[in-house]
Amino acid sequence: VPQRLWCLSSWLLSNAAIPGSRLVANEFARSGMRRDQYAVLAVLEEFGPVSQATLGRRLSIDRSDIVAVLNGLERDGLVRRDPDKRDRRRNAISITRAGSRLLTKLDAQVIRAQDAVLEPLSDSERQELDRLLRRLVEHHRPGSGPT
Amino acid sequence: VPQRLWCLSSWLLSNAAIPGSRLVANEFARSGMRRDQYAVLAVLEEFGPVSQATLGRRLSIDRSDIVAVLNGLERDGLVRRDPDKRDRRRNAISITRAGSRLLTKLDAQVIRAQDAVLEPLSDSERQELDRLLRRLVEHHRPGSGPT
DNA sequence: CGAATTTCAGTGGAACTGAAATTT
DNA sequence: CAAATTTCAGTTACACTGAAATTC
Repeated sequence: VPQRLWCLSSWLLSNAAIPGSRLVANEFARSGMRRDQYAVLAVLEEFGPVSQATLGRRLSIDRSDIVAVLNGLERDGLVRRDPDKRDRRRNAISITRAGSRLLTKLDAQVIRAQDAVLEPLSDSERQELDRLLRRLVEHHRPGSGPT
Repeated sequence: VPQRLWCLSSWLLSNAAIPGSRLVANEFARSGMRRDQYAVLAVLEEFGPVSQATLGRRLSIDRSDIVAVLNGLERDGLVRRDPDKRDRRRNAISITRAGSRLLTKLDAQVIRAQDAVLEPLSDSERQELDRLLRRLVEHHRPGSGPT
């Protein structure tokens, strides 16, 4: 790796993210799932029924791609699309029992991948890394904190 | 952002990397360049003439894609392909004067993007972040340190 | 012969765009 | 009428595969 790239935080960030993405993707693949599907289930579990547009905004996923993801999840009975009575343009998307169960199962696999990613760091270093990364994410995507 | 994702380092890493990649890409676009082209020029400047396969290995770029990148750079007179006398399977790729000059100009733009990415962090925090990220990159890609 | 290098042709998934239909 | 939501059709950039030709 040339000095020029090795000194670039943006390069370091990308290259630190890649192995983690792969590990997580592999874990999900063992259950036939993908990251975006897991993310959608996570939003639905925590924030109750929401519209597709809100889903996309929360996860920075394009409106078109949300449609495709939901088609798959709906076909597998993991989410439901109901008409929103208060605004008939919207669908009220909610997670099903089966969706919640699968989400819980996926959590365990995610934790495993997580540990593999952070293996070279101590507990306090992991906390510090998380803190710094959250600051960056929040700064570049206002209103992206938890809850 | 749901708690589940917000607590995932791999998610944080990806999402912290994205705005940086965009900023850097935009800076490069102003000179009609892309990240991979900059990376190739950086390797050539620092490590002198190397084969295409070595280039690809250093940057984790596929053999096929290196061909395309070099075609563009060669057309613009930024790199040269010479036959390697010691191993006639290889091309000896080297950076030209024009390539070096452009690289220096790009460096300034990269620094600017870099500052925008790390804006919310203090100097010591930036150093700490770099240290942690390097540990992760090195661990997941053995032999990827500087020099 | 097996292995490495360069090259091309093509595949598959991911991010994104544009436009239509509906409703606010 | 302007704006928002869902949907579909299509495009573009990108990582990767497979195979051929050459050389070690």
